[in-house]
Amino acid sequence: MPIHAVDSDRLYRKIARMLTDLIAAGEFVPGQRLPGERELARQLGVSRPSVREALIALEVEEKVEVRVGSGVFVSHPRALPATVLHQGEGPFELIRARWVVEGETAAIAAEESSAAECRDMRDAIEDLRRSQTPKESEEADRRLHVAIAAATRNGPLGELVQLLWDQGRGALWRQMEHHFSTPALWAETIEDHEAVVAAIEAGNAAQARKA
Amino acid sequence: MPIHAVDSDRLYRKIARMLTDLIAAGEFVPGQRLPGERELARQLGVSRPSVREALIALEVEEKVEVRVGSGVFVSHPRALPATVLHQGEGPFELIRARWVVEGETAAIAAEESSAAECRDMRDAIEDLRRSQTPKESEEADRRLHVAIAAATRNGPLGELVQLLWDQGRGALWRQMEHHFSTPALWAETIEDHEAVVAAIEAGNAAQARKA
DNA sequence: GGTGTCAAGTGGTCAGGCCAATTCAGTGCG
DNA sequence: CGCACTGAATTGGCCTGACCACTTGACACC
Repeated sequence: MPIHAVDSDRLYRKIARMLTDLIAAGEFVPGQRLPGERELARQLGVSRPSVREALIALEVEEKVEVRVGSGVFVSHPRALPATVLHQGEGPFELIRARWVVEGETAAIAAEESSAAECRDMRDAIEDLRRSQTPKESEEADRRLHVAIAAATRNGPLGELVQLLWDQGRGALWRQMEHHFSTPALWAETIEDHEAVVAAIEAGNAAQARKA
Repeated sequence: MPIHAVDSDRLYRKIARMLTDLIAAGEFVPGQRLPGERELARQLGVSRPSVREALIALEVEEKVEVRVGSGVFVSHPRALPATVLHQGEGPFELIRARWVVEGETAAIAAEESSAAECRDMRDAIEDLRRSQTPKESEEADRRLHVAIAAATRNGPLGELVQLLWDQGRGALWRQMEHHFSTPALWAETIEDHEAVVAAIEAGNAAQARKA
């Protein structure tokens, strides 16, 4: 005789679920701005703090993006969960792991890639070079790596690269980025990326792995 | 890309980060109760709503558990999710992905492994050879791969191998296993595994990768 | 036409309050 | 003595109302 599943769910969860349903149903599309916190609170008959809590929950789940002074927007869906692996003893192990996987990925890509896929890589590099804000360059960088992974024609492998890419991004990582983001290093990074793409285009697997 | 001087991080993120750091540092152990919302707000010099938002963020990340009327408690860390990657076009892509990652893993293990870790691998192989039921051999096989990954001294890489190992296991996979599990093939598999371990023990990275 | 300015709108944060659930010490009963 | 009950203290859940900082876009100005 199970006690009636009372309404023990907290309010913010209900609101969050309703909003995710609305998004999933296409009521709000990615990139669209949804009603303001005050308006949502009014429509749902709840207080603004509750709406805020729901939005924060959705933000943590990367389902929406909150821009101060502007509004909250539906994020563009990202296939994989943001955080899965533990952080180990700092970001270095993660970097090493990425190095291993992406080296091999580049080698396979060199053998499998088509012209269209190489064009995607080139586009990403162009965007990377043109990027002005950290957000832009990060996005372009990610696109490059995903493009390379896509060229392997191996779904799981591509997702793996995305997964590793989206890991870190923690406090230590940000801090490191601060220290290491000098113009010279950035230029070098872009050079390296270009070398990889060039090797892939040439079909030189060994070279691609090394780069 | 210089400009991020300003401190645009929202308050709840700072609080959440501080709490996760405290938990990671062992200041709070799993199962332990944290100070109440009011107390936290007082100690941190912020308002209670901000603390609440931080706690909700942590709750969504499953780092803490909130029990009404009782308090908020540090969660017991959860295992890796069982299923993350999509299956692609059948198990073959997955196998290829594993092949890539584990080859490189074995190579690193060859350079890094200690005697104790080699002993773990040997034990796993022994169990594998002695195993009678499919369940036993699967378990031993998994232990072998995890032991190899552990020898890389790279936390994320080890978790990656486990993640890939625990993927498939779907209907197609089982069916394949049926077709391919002849005594001869099994013996060959064990031989291969032994060759890998032997190469790792010998510190021969190239040989380990190939095997 | 380009540019600086300002007001409206939006999220961020705070203070203080009341309610409901939980806990536990204290009490009364068997 | 042991057990169930009770009620106050504590804790999280939710609300109201307010003020601040930022973004944006219209509008006057050069």
